[in-house]
This record gives sequence, structure tokens and C-alpha cells, in this order.
Amino acid sequence: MIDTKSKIIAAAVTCFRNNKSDTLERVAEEAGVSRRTLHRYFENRQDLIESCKNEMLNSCNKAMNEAYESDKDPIKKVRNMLFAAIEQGANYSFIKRIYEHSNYSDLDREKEFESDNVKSKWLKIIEELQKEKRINSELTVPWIFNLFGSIIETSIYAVEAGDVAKNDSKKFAWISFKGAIGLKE
Amino acid sequence: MIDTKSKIIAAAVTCFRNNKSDTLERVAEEAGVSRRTLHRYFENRQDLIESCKNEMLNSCNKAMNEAYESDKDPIKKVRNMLFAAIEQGANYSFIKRIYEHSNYSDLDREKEFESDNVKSKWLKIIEELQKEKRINSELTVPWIFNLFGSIIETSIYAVEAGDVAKNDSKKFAWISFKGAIGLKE
DNA sequence: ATTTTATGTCACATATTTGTGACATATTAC
DNA sequence: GTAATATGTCACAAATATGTGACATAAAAT
Repeated sequence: MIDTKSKIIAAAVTCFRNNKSDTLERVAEEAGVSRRTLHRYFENRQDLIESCKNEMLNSCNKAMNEAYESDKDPIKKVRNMLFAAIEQGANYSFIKRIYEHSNYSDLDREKEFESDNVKSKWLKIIEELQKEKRINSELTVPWIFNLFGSIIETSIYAVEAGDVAKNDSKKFAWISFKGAIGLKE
Repeated sequence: MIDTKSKIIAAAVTCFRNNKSDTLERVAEEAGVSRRTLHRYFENRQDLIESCKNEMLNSCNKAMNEAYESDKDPIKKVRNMLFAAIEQGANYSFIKRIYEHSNYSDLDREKEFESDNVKSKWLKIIEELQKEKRINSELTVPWIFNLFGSIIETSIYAVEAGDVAKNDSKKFAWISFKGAIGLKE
């Protein structure tokens, strides 16, 4: 069953984004299968993590790219990318964790994240907006990038924690991000 | 040596905030002592975590309270609390992780975080500012609270990653937070 | 100098996690 | 209905993590 593999990956993403050392037993349980079945689909822990990484990278890149293409206006591009990332929820969080504190496989960090060059597209928009003085000029691009990611995560977790409804969460995220970088529309 | 105990706690905070399942061996190594010594100061993993929790809670509460008292103006109170949290660095991150996704000891969650009622003081200021229409009225207080925490973390990690200098980081954080909530000074 | 005190090293028992083989039992396809 | 496929259960070996006792050594205190 191809579906089992997906179920396991989804479960692993859920588990590992909160705790990279979560047991395979727990992942299997979360997926609703036995550990033995998990091991039939994935040779070992590393294999599972790699699979999650690839899947989630594809999923997120696809969503972000579509969001990027969805509009001509650069500001709407950015807004839709923000929304897309929030929609990705756990998928996005997982990727972020994998790549941020480098505790997994530090290797080919940059390469893969930029493979589909979503990040560079995003950066170009921000740089352009900053050139046009439509963004607070006191802030640096790396700061804005970090901020963008962290507002997305705030949004995702706020929904999960039941603090905010999903649509509100997206709205709040955009209001906050715009305000945070002093974006003039 | 009383200092060894502190060294171990500091090391544990560093390790556990990135990976709650990090080995005691790793913690000991980070602290520059043998695992045997660690076990002389802490009965077991749980004991160590509890100690970290208490220490960091004290440290953060103290810093935030001082920041709160440091000025009459509520906005400056908030700003200084933001700065204080950023100064706490790893300490703050550790506490945040402990309390956010509830994977440690979910027990007495609220109680302890509010024990010194820093959070409630903070909340009162925000509620008051919102009543006075000095904050974007579309946003909810829980959202703003989450945002506050996440901007602090962004700031801390931006410094650690070498993306921004510490002072810039504090400045950026404040600019961003003000903007994000539409604060009128 | 000698006694405390703190730490390190090593060995060891225990517990947990991981990965696999063997076999039973569903579920699906033909 | 039978064969093929997917999954579950159980047992087990290997690896890793944890906690402790015994003893050596270094540092500090007297």
C-alpha cells in the first residue's frame, strides 16, 4: 500500500518536528501501524528522516512556488508565499527545524533549500522593495528573512494551540509581517 | 565546587533547548566534566531538567521583573522586557521550549510561568494599550503574546547564527515588534 | 604533611531503542 | 477459492543510554 508509506512520513514529520529523537515506536503508533511495518518501508531512522526531508521539501517548494507565480504584484507574491507556508503547517515546521540548528545532517544545507530557489526568489523581492524604500531601511534582509519564518511558525502554532482560528491566523500573520518591516503598500 | 553545578546546568540548558533528548554524556562534555560528576550533582535526568527549569525560571523572571520596574512608561516597560528576554538568550529559549509544546512535564504549566506573574503584568500593559487604541485593534492579545515570544527567539537565534550583531538584534526586534502590532508611541 | 573534598576512570547492571527473522493473519486480486 | 500482498506479533541480538559502586588522583583546606 503506497498510502501506508505516506501515513508514516506524515506521522514522522509530526513527531520529529517537536522532538528529533522521538522513538520509531512512537512514530509507528502515530501512523497507526506496527513498528515492524515501519521498518519494512524504511531501512532505518536515517532513511525515514531523509524521506521526510525530501517529501516535505517538495511539498513546501511546490506550494511556495505556486504562491509566487499566483500574482504579478511582488507584495502579493510575498503575501501568498506567507499564506502558503502557513497552510503547509507541520510540513513547514519540520523543514525549518531540519535546516535551522543544523543538528541533523548539516551537509548540503544551502544547496537543497535553494534547489528550487524559492528562497532566492523571495530574497529578490525583498531586496527590490527595500531599494524602492517601501520597507523600513533600518532592517537588514537576513533579519527580515528570519522574521518571516518565525511569524509563519507563530501562526502555525497559534492555530494548533487553539489560540487563533486558521484564517485569523493567516490574517494576523500578514498584518504583523507588513507592520514589522514597515511595508508601504 | 558550587560552580560545577552551575556549569552543568548551563550546559544542559544549551543542549536541551535544541534537543530535549540529548545525552547526559553530551551535557557533561559540554560542561567539561565527566558523566560521573554530573550524576553526583543530579540524581537523574529528570532532576537535572527540574533544576534547569527552576534556575532558568528564576533568572528570566528576575530579569523581566527588573525590566518591568525600570520605567514608568508602559511602552518602555514592554520594550525593556523585550530586551531583557533577548539578553537572557539560551535561558529564555529553554523556558520557552519547556512550556510550549508540553512534551516535558505538562503539569503545573500555567502555575509556574505565572508564579512571579511577569506574564500577567505584560498582559495588562498590552490590554491597556489596546483599550487606548494604541495597538492595531484587529489583533488579539494571545496573538500578540505569541508574536512577542517568537520575535525574541528570532532575535536570539539571529545573533547566534551570526546574522546580526547583538545590539542590532535588539533594535531590530523592537522595531519589528512595534510595527507588527501597529504601536503608536 | 595530612586530611578533606571534588573529580575522574573503569566496570557493570539495567533499561531502552533499533533492526531483523520467523511465522500468523488479514486483505486484496485473480 | 486460491494465490499474492500487506500487516501484525513475537522473539532476539546489537547498540545506546542510564545510574551506581569501587577505587585512583588531583586540588583545597587544615
